[in-house]
Amino acid sequence: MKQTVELAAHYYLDNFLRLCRTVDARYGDLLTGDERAVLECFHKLSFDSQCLYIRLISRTGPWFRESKVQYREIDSLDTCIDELLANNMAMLAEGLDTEELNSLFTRAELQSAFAAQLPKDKYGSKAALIAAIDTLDLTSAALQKNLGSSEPGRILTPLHFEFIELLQLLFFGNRHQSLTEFVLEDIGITRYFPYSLNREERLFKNRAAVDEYQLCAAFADEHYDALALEDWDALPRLGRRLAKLNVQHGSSLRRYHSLCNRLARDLERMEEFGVALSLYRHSERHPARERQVRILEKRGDWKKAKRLCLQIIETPWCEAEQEAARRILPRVERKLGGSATTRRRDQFKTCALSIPRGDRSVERLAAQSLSQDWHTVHYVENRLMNTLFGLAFWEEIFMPLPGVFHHPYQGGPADMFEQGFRERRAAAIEARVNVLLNGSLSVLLPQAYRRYQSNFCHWTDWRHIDEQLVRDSCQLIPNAHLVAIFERLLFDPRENRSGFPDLIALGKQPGDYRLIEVKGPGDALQDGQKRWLRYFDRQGIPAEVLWVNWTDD
DNA sequence: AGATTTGTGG
DNA sequence: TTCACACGTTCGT
DNA sequence: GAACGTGTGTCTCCACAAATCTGG
Ligand SMILES: [Mn+2]
Ligand SMILES: [Mn+2]
Repeated sequence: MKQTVELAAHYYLDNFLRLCRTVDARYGDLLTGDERAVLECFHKLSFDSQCLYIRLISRTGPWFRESKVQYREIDSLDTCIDELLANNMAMLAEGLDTEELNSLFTRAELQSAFAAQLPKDKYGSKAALIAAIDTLDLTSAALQKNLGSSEPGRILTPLHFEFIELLQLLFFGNRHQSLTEFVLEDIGITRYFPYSLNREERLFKNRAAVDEYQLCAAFADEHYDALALEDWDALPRLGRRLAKLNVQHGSSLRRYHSLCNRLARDLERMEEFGVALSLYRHSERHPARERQVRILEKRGDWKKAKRLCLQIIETPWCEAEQEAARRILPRVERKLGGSATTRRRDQFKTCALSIPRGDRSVERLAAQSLSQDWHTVHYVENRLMNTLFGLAFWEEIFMPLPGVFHHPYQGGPADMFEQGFRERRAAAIEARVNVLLNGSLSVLLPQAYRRYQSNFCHWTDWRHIDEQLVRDSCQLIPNAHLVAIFERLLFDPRENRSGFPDLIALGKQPGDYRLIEVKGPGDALQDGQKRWLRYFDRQGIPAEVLWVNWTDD
């Protein structure tokens, strides 16, 4: 992409200093004495050394070769490294293990460094060469010494990496955003809606909340690493430790519950049902209770399974959960000697289509075939309705309620997908729904499209949904239908943002449209798709399932 | 040698 | 370092 | 039909270079 904005040569340091100022103002009181000392030490460094430190911190290390560290804006690298070392902001390597060798040196360098011990041209890949070096069983000092001729400079790592991570965590409130957000916005790659920040309410109430978040994050990393290494034995142990945690701060509960669910699911596959159950019991996030029922059923614990089913049906966390319980309950009751209950089957409007196989997806082939009967057919899945929803409720989504906007780089409020999103904005949403019902969506939504275009929002997809499609959809879909769809999205934004049909077919007159879910041979409706189809049925929204088979079979 | 993956920086 | 979807297999009714 | 596992495209950017892999 062509560069349109000129950034200062040390833009990254400016960004980091901005982050520091913000965090210090908001959370300065939560930092420990040691952490404040590191910050102070950093600020006392020379300008160029500060630049170097931030450059290193933002690259993938942890180790760096001096010869691979070169920046136009940093004059005397040698002096800067000395300064970092002297101030305990970096340290030199004293020996390297084979894995570190792997990421520091090229295959060719390693080959020639170990030419004396290992035959040349014998290893088909770098991984094989590394494995061979590992079997030499050299000390880490010896390993580093061997590479001395490949690297004339020093090998160093920046220190206090965890503290820098802490600063970013305090700024963003999560681990997946970082300093790159700043530059992406600065050069115009991403744009965020200028909602007003309400910094009265802090995400982390106290230091304990921060520590708890980081503890959960460490567990998540352990889980991830164990899966990557296929270290199955580690999972039950990890599960038992995780179940002992007493997580209580709102800022980490959601992540804790998700982690419990993910790990417990893995433990189920290993038939570690006891640990899995205890993790699910700690989780307040779907599908924790559903999974508990399934484990109880698998164990033949019919009575407990039935009791939990009834509890779910009575007070469900979401529709999917209630549906699962209704599906399982008759099975369990039959085992308990109960009566056979018949469940009514879904009767969706269906349609069949025979077309030849092609080089594109079944959805695109079906769309092409249908375009003979319709003015236009679009393959949109969730994108269209989600975009329309975002446009319709933009101002309500970005309402500056306390504690929902922590920094300027959010695509929606913190509680967007939490229970109570609608309740907390009840009056505003109510008023907006009335405006939409009584106004013309085909005017309002294209207007909104132009006004908010390219601002990042969890709902809108500016790339795939253009203004014309928004206009056409709103002209052909009756207001009442769209508002009915919006109501359901408002009811449970998390659960209902998916499951929309693949295609929308548009005619030429208002009301002349259809939502079409394409199903190829062997495919079946998913639960979320069924829920939307049932709702469309109740609301009189035209939708159908198109079963495709290949003519050449 | 060409294709693919990874790291980097703005 | 996910999420939503399609696709393939197995099992029980 | 129900439940489960797995593969795929896509992640809030894109250009460029270096390193590595691949297959002949
Ligand atoms: Mn689909
Ligand atoms: Mn489909």
